[in-house]
Amino acid sequence: MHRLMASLSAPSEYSDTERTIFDAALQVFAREGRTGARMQGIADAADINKAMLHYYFRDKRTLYEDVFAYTVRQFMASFDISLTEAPTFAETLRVFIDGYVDFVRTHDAAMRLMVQENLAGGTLLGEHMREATNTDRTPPSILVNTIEDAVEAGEIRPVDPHHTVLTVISTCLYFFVARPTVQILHPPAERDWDAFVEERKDHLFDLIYRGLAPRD
Amino acid sequence: MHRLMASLSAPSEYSDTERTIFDAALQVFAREGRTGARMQGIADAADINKAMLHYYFRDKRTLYEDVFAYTVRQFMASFDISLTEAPTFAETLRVFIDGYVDFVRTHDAAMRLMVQENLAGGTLLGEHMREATNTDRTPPSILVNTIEDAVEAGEIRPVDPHHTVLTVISTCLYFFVARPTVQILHPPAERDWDAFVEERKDHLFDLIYRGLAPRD
DNA sequence: GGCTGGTTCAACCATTTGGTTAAACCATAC
DNA sequence: GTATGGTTTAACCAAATGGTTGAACCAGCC
Repeated sequence: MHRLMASLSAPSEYSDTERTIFDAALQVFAREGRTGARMQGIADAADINKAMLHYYFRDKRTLYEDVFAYTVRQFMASFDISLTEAPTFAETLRVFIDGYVDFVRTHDAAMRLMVQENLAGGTLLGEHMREATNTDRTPPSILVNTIEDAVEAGEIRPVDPHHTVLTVISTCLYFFVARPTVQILHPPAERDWDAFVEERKDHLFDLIYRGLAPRD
Repeated sequence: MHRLMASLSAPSEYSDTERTIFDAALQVFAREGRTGARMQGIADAADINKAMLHYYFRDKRTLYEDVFAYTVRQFMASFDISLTEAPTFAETLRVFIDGYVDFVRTHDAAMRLMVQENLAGGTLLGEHMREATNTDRTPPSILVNTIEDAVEAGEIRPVDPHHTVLTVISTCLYFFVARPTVQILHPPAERDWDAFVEERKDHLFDLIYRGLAPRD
């Protein structure tokens, strides 16, 4: 179904050393931020000499942009990956929520990078988004289409598909962003985060699907 | 209704100079991040000498913590402020969504600080959250109670109030976090953001209220 | 063996950055 | 007027940080 399971992190055309550096950089950038990250810290995380970073990736900016560009590609692909056409819209939605939540859970560092870049104003986002997007039609739009189709088929009431997609993404994503706050305010999420995530999938599907149901 | 309209930024016990510094620091920290922000940049934004920063706020860490502590207090208070008991749960929800979205819109810098601190691991969050919280019962819990009451009164179906509150917060907040992405992927939001925000209030209320409605 | 090319390393450099200091400024009180 | 105490400034400092360099290392190849 999901092809050969793309690497969780570094692009495949990299050598071992490059891959090690790339993975370390992703983690450090995600944790410390674009400016907070130190080249020495990345070198330590990759267990190599600091000069090696500059040998394989010209400078900090280049390293960051390579990491970020790959992250954007991963994120765009996540929509494709999570969306499987199922017989009913209900099933399609359920599978998407499960898939997308799992994607975010297993790509924590990538998610943090994306959010950070958004908070920073999104200048880099624009460039790399277009690059990762204009090959085929932009990934989120296939989700929009799915909802449009469901509306036309009468499976759900008429709703703005863009807002609906944004709502689904928000609810699947934000609780990972605010995980520390959630865990402070809701002890069960602190005691067993994975169980909380599973609960959340159920809750989200119930709420959103009923919210979209036709009639009233 | 909302008391005397608390200042949008600096605490009231500050002198003019302190207030100027505080406001500048909030903006710069929110834009550049905790580590990305430069003391010189804050001084420039406040149009004062760099040494003044250290005169009024001991060092960068102190300045940041003062700004952040105030931000946490503001955010906790935002729940109280946005929540007005109305005759029906539908009205209460509508008013809360409107109020909370408006709060986030008008407190952009504060929102960014909160999200950044969450992404950074939330160590500081824990301390300041407790401080801003343990005086009276924690603000989000009054929202949880509101939902519990509505369930008991049969106004909405039985749902987990914690997940429901988290869902409301997510949908009201996340589109501000991801604003650059949203604007790239959805041109109308780029052309007229304020109109998009208003649309979103309607969409969110419709979706969530129907999602919570009893029966099926 | 010795040449060649990519790779690895320790030491080094220039700049940036957070933070200090000592003197100057300026209002108010005496 | 001048002494006092908070305020403001320019110059300065030490540490941290991104980035460089020249030599050493180490395959494979003639």
